[in-house]
Amino acid sequence: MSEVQIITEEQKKAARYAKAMGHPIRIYVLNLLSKQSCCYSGDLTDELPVAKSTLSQHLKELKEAGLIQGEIEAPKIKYCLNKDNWEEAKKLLSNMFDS
Amino acid sequence: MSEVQIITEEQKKAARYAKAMGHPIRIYVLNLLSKQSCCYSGDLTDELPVAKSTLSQHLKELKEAGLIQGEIEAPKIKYCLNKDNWEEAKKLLSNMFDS
DNA sequence: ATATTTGTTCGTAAATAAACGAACATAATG
DNA sequence: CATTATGTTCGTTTATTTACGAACAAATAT
Repeated sequence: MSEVQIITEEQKKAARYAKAMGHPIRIYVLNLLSKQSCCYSGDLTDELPVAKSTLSQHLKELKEAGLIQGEIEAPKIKYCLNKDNWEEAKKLLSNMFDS
Repeated sequence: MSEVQIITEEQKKAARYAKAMGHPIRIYVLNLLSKQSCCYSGDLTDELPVAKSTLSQHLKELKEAGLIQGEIEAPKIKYCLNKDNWEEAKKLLSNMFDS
């Protein structure tokens, strides 16, 4: 049962986060949330040139990657960063670049 | 001809780099190159559990994203980071995380 | 009770990504 | 010149991503 792990779990995680960040709209959202603590997806729908269903999918991906979290504030949904995972992503991706 | 640019060029670039980093194999390669200045793709083929054609495609993607560059050292090919773009990626992605 | 607001989910289509082996190219070696 | 070593490209298959509108769900407002 001994498996030589060439690619580490950390590298897989880093790739997972990077992948979630690999679209302009998702970068935009993360960028916003890193500056302003939270936002409503309705605001994003107004600003961004995509259908609300498309935006919803992008937000879902960010959620599934663990980078953001949504909180119901009926009838709206308030989104903010998932701080723990955001920190982890920062650490993992920053590590890529130093040295 | 005036276009309101919601998503900036910088955000597009950041997404482009992140996307290129969005696969474990590509993270592995970048990780290696950030530590050891260069490598030969043959070495990677030996280490990594993918067909050489698959690896070749991943390297091509990293090249097309501008993150690495290859130099012929016949009959091998030596790969290293594209330092300028690597710095740019570092800057753009780091910016995401600070503040 | 109906209508409105706000998002998600579904169904679909088109594009891109991921992987493999076979075939090909190129240059060094025998 | 034939062989070997090293990678890329091609053709193919399968899976994932991206995008849209329509339909649906849930809660608030009229």
